[in-house]
Amino acid sequence: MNRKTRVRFAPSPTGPLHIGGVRTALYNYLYAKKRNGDFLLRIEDTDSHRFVPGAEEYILESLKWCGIVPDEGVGAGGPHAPYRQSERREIYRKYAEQLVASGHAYYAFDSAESLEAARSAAEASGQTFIYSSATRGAMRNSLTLSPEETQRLLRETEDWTIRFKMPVGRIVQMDDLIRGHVEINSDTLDDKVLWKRADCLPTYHLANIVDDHLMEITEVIRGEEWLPSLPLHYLLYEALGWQDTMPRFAHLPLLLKPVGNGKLSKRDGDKMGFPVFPLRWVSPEGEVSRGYREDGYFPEAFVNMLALLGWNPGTEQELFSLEELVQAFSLEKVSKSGAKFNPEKTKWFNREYLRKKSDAELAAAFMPVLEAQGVRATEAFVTKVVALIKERATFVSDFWDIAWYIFKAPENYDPKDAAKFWKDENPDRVRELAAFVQDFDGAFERDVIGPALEEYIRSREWPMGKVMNALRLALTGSGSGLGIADVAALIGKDEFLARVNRCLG
RNA sequence: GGUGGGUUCGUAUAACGGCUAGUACUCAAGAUUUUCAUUCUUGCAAUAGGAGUUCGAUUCUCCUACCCACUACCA
Repeated sequence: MNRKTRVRFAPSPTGPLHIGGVRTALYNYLYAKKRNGDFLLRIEDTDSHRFVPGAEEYILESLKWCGIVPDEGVGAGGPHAPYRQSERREIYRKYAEQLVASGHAYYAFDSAESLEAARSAAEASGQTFIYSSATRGAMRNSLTLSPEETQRLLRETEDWTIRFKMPVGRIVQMDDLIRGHVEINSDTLDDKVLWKRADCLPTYHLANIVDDHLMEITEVIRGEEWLPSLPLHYLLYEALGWQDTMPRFAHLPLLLKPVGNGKLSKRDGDKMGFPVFPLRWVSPEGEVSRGYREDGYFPEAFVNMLALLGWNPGTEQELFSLEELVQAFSLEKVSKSGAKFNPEKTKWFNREYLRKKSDAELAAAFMPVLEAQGVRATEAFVTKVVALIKERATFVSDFWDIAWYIFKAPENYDPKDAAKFWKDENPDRVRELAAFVQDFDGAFERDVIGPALEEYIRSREWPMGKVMNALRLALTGSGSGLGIADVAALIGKDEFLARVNRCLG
């Protein structure tokens, strides 16, 4: 039977979506679209204590910014609604009870204190306590208590749980789309809590299996941190009798910090000056984290960068639109090892995308910046400026620093450059050049005034570089920047003369 | 500690068991340019270590080392 491809991204609304999460969503999306399947968004809010207000909206907005649009799920609706796990409470309880009835799970009444005690006791003798076939016989649960006592506790207390009864001595055989065959002895696994009476919610493990089954998910593509719980999930599908339609699994490599070891964290970004979140985030406590969007990255560049972190197309192509990524993507090309995040390469991507944008589009983005600087300029003029500076920039926000002197006269002159160029006969030469320009009656255009200036300098046998730089200093306040012909054409004859005279005077 | 996963230039990665281990970013040098930037050219730089299988190993097997994840009534 050939099922329609259906994958999901299932984040937990415990804070802003990290770029690792965005990549997971992206790979799911690419996989689904490549196979003409569905991409669903499910919110896994089964931990009432870690819920963070605004996180869900943040997730939705982030995906939207990236162009990763869910076909179904929170924000999109669909035939399997609701897609928020906190709204699916009744569904999970039924399956949890079913597992107890079939002998695959049991009730556990151990208090947090007794579990803590068991852990520290084990620790004292250099061991680690795990709630498993080896220890469950010594704990308070429906396996050790009389049926009457169990029933009484079920009725009269409210902090019990349902735990999975991990089978003894099973070698669980698993297949991962990225890692291949993996096997593990069930004796090393613990009896995970599946359902919590205290808040009438399942834990991740149960909710995940039940929803993936009900929502007819065909492939589960998630982070590598889930690989250790894969055997539990296999066993859960089996216990529920769903092994025939069990999804296939793919565990993605982790995103690592740029230097040193370990998982990429928000601290790394703060420390090294790059965002680890797609969008700016202000926590409920008021703590601000920067985002790629607000830092001036184009979503296409951000997505392109993320796609190539842990996956490669098998060709040397590096620039991909989302549509091209869909066509090129395959899980076979996803690497197994963690990828260290590289902020420099991200900038390179943005530079490439900035160059690909039309001058008009970039000019439109630059207009508000000019306005904020108190500059009045027509969009047509700004478009001409942008055409000259876009290959010198990484972000639109670089434009002002690169070309501010096109829009307003310099108020002071770089001392170092002045010392270097504004000396000897140069001021006199510039004065002579000003007189020449004053009398110049050709068009004040780049290809007219530029060659005219050069020709004059050559005819006087002055050193080209020195004189041009002295002129540049007068015009822009600095010894480096755009070509003099471009500057002259852009600011016009009057402004040209005004600036030079001001510098001379 | 236990279990699982991983390991190619600084980084991301390529190389059905077979050329001199390729590409991109970064960095350096040179060329071009009136400066800067761009562009172009060149360069630096890697198979963690050790056994084994093989005519031949980056690739397969084992051991060691290191890294990561998991080991919650968190996801």
